[in-house]
Amino acid sequence: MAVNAPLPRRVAPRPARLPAEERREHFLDVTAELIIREGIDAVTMEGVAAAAGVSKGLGYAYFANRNELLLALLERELQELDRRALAGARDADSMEHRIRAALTAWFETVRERGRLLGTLMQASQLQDALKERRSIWNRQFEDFWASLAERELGVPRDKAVAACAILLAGMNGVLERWVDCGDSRVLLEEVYVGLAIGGLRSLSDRA
Amino acid sequence: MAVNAPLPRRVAPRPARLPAEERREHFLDVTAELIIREGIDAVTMEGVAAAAGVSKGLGYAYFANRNELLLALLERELQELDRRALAGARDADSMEHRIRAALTAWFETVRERGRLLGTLMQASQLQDALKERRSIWNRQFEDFWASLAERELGVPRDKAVAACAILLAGMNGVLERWVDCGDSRVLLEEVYVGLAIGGLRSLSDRA
Amino acid sequence: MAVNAPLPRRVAPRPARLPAEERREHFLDVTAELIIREGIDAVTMEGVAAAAGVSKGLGYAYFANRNELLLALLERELQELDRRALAGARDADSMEHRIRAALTAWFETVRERGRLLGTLMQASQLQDALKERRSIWNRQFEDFWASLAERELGVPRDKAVAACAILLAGMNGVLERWVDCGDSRVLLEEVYVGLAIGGLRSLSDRA
Amino acid sequence: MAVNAPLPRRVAPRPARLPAEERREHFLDVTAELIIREGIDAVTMEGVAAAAGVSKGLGYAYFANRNELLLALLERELQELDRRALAGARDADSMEHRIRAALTAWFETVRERGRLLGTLMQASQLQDALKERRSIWNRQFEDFWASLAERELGVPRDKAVAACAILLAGMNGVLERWVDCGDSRVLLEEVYVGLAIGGLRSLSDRA
DNA sequence: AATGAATGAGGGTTCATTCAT
DNA sequence: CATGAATGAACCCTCATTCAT
Repeated sequence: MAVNAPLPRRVAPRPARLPAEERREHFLDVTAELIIREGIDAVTMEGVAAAAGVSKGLGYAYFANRNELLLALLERELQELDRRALAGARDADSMEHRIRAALTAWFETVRERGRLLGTLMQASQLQDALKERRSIWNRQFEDFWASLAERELGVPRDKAVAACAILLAGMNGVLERWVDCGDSRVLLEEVYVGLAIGGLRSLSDRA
Repeated sequence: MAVNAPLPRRVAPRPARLPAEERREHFLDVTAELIIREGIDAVTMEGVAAAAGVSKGLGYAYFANRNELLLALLERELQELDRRALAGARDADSMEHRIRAALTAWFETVRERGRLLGTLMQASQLQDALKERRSIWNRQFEDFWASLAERELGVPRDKAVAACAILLAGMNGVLERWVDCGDSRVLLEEVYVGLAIGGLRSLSDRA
Repeated sequence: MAVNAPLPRRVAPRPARLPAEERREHFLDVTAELIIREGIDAVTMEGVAAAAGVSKGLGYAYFANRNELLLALLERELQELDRRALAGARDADSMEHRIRAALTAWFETVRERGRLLGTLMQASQLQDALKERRSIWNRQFEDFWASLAERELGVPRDKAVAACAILLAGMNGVLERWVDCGDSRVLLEEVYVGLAIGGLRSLSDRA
Repeated sequence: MAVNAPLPRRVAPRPARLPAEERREHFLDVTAELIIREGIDAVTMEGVAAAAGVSKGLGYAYFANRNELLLALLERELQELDRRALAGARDADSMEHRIRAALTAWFETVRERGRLLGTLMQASQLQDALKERRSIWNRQFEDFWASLAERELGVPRDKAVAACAILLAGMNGVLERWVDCGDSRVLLEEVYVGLAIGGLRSLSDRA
């Protein structure tokens, strides 16, 4: 799948004058890298600048403050994840295949970015703007999948939304078993899809 | 259930000179309150002392540092949750009732403590001791429920463990829908139990 | 020599009610022990109390403050050193023997107490009272030995005083070579006495 | 001697925004001043910043912590002393003249810097890196002068080393008599040189 | 577009010292 | 004679942020 074209890792410092948009992207790359390698606490404006090979103050030319930087990164990563998940889901022809495709997109993202998104989504220190953005994405996610569940499996709307919220949160469990406990991806995919399909079916109105 | 007798919470500044054990509890109470109201980042030794109405240094007489404080709190809360959940699960006679009982204990805990436990269990940027404690609890949880799922529903061990991890993480979805979106507790309980039972059944070996 | 009767080391905690004088001495013992083992920074009122096996505040019943405690200890140790050195010097019959006797007393003291006295004499953090006490002792020392040098070797008073100050300070060099570099005591004694006698002689008026 | 060209000292608060190297030097100057006036315990990162007329945190841009600051200062002062002492000793043609030259360099240094070096070299409660640096310098000093004593006066190596250690430590006695008791520089020089030469001679193998 | 010196708030930690019991 | 809870000053250190160049 073209969906999974890997992003370049291990971002190199890029001093020298750069066009604005490029510099901005570079900052985001460096920040992502930093979060993946050392966690979100390592993201200090100075640390990012150093890793980017530029001077301390430059970050503020592109991001109003640290939160904006993290927010911009979250935005970019969420969009990328959406792009992949939707691309995968679009081509699938059944609920199960859609879930599987989304899961695949998500596994690939984690494989490339590690806990990046998970870390950003859970970060407590991020202020309201970020929490809200996160919320919105969650609601959209729930909405999208709930509609599918409703249409394809006959799960009543309200239940479907709640179930999707639970399954979305459940992804963290998958991540933990995968990354921390070394469970196999195949097993986890199997279980997650089984849980989702089996669970949603049992919530269905249909006979 | 006597299980749910609410704990007394007193977080207002207390008069000076408490016996050690009481002061320690008071610190934990204040910390819990702080987490609930302002999030885990608001937990600083200084902030806690201020909220407790005592001087900056006193906290160090009871907890070596912020991490020990959080660890002590996590410990206390987990024990309380375990106590309740196990008490409830003991009397139940089917998998569904067990899950329902545990869920009830957990709803009650959340009703009293709000996001406290959720916050503690999800927070990134905690130090190793805390993460480990959290991990241990997760593994125990998974182990306990996986055994049940295996015995009662015939889910193969490895799948059961992964499923429980997913369902455990899924609790955060419930929490979010309950607290942030105002979904009804009855609906959420219904959906969670349905998802769990239906999902686990579909992972079962039995016909 | 009775001069060298060893003091008991490794002071035991002594809780329980103690007569004032005994408790005071015990505090000094514990403080000395602490300095020897962990350096003067380890002497905190709390640390001393803990090592003495009593409660935090008790020290203040015997010493007005931390400085008084250290001052009292210095006093006691200086007196003990004087007692030994003078006892040895009194029986000697020549300048060389006197120096040797004093040196022996000093070596013995160091062997028992390690850097205790050296540490106390050099401690910078001790306020004026202590510095003055130290100064007085130094002046007395110089005076005593200068008189001897004057009488026995014919060194003019002013030169003798300066020379004794230099030789007194030089003891730190001996200590350092002994403790840090492992030079033999015999060698050091040899050299110190040679330096002192040879040096003083060359300052003498007598042909 | 050009050796003794006094270093410019400027410790008054400086206007903001210095080039890095200058600010660093300024910090060292201020620290030196502080040690001379109030002793080494007055050297806190905060205190130095205040005395330098800059903000609390700036020191950390130049020195990792208090110890690095003191280490850097010690380094600077030792190098300056070495430079002077060696320059003086190089031109001398006898042991006595060499000692006298080194002594002169040292007197000049003390005249300009007061107890600065003495304080740095004697202070207990310094951290390991500093103690080690001090030790190394002491060993080099002993080595250098012991070699001279061996070659020129025929003092056996081991004795020469010990004697030099004693004489080095003895410098503090000179310092004390000079600064605290007001002894004349001429007298002290006389006595020190006499003690050194006379003492070393008496340790010599030669007849 | 970029640098890098400087600020200052905020939080961590230790201890001498006080004092009610 | 003895306890031990509590205070508060003094340091330590990090970083987001500003701003002159």
